[in-house]
Amino acid sequence: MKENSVPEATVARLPLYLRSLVDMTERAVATVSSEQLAEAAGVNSAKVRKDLSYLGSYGTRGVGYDVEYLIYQISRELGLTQDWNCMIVGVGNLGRALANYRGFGSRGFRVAALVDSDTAKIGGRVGDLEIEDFEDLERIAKERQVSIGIITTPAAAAQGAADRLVSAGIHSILNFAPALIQVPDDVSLRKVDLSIELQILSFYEQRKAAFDSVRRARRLTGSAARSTRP
Amino acid sequence: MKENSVPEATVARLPLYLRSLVDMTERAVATVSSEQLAEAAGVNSAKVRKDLSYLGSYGTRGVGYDVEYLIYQISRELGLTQDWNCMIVGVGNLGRALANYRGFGSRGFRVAALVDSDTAKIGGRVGDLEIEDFEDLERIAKERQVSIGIITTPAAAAQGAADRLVSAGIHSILNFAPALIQVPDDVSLRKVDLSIELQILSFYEQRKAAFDSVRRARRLTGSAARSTRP
DNA sequence: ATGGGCTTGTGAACGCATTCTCAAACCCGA
DNA sequence: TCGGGTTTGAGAATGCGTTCACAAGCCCAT
Repeated sequence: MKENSVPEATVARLPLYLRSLVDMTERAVATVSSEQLAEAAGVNSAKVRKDLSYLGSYGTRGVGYDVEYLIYQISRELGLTQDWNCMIVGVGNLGRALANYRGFGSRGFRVAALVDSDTAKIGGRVGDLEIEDFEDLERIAKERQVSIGIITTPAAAAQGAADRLVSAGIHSILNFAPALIQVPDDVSLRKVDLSIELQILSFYEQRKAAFDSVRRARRLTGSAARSTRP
Repeated sequence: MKENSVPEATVARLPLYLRSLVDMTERAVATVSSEQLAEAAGVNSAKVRKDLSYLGSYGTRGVGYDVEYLIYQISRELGLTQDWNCMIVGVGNLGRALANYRGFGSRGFRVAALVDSDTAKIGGRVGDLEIEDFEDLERIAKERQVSIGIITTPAAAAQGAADRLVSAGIHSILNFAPALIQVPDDVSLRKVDLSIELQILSFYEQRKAAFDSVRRARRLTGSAARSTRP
């Protein structure tokens, strides 16, 4: 029943549930139904129940789920009962912003290293971290037990950064550079791409604009248009 | 055949194709097959053909697609033949990084305004833009014809920011704040959530670690384990 | 002009994820 | 202890997206 293979789509929602549940403990809520959790996380209740059922049977029929216990189970499933060290590769605007991001550590993630290949930047500081040489990436990753690499380089440098992270034994990478990068099968790669998100919004925005202009045209020629369909 | 409704999944991939195609023109490639484009975009060729077929029949059998023409068609479909003005709400580390982001404008997006509710920040500059008062959001949005709102506030302020953007007549929002926000049905909302991405990576990272330790254990107790199954 | 070699476009099959539905299980009050 | 009200957990149905497979169509060499 339990055991292997939580669907990807479910994994992607677990952090949402977790966040909602943490909010609830802060409001001293002890128990939550799938209906309530669904509302808080912005999904529907059947999905919540199915998702949680992949982790096990942690609810109580007629009652709901114990908030604390569910937080623990989801955290465990997501591997958040331990801390993870991250390395940021590429200290531009975005890399700097991420390095300063509070609430990064809130859920067990710690920026343990910043590297860049620009000699003008190496040796500089961001917060209480020093910017180190990209060439020392492997050594640094090993010393600090980095397990997650975050790429915030320009697009052209992204593949090189990924290659070095992989050769340093890292197999979880989050790529912010607007470029497709290739990694071996055993490496998890996720990407966040601002310009793609904007282009998707643009698509729907344009569609709305087109629809609106049709409506405007209809309103103007309303009677004529209607008269063509008696 | 053509007409309405390009599937969401396809819309999300069009920007990828577009990027690959633009790379190709820079390398003076005139024609591309679905196979080549698939390789460049990191998907498979059947998907490319199906996706492109939603836009129309722009390929030539036995030959492939004309790169320039395809760029034009995809750009048109995505609404990138016009410029879009964006407003960044919340000028913290991330907001500042986005405001400075070059290549933002590369594909027709322009940061037209920065607003924040912190009086200490208002009046300050980021690049050649002034930080303005959040309270003036509606007026600014109208004056500058902003159509996309980018929320980079703390989580607690995100819903308020969204509400104001909506009331300013904006119906495309990109949310970077780690919070669920509610918008009316006619508003497109996309979210980018760093901590969720990290938690997803953590899940798979943990799974790998668990698997590795099983392998290690097997190696140690290999013969004994095997002997239990004769 | 014809045939061979490619590549597109698309119907059909498949698979994964979501949603529906309801029996099983729990709590609580009488 | 029993019955009513509530909620989970999971089988079944549905829907969406991906992949397969191949006919249709194009180019080029002969």
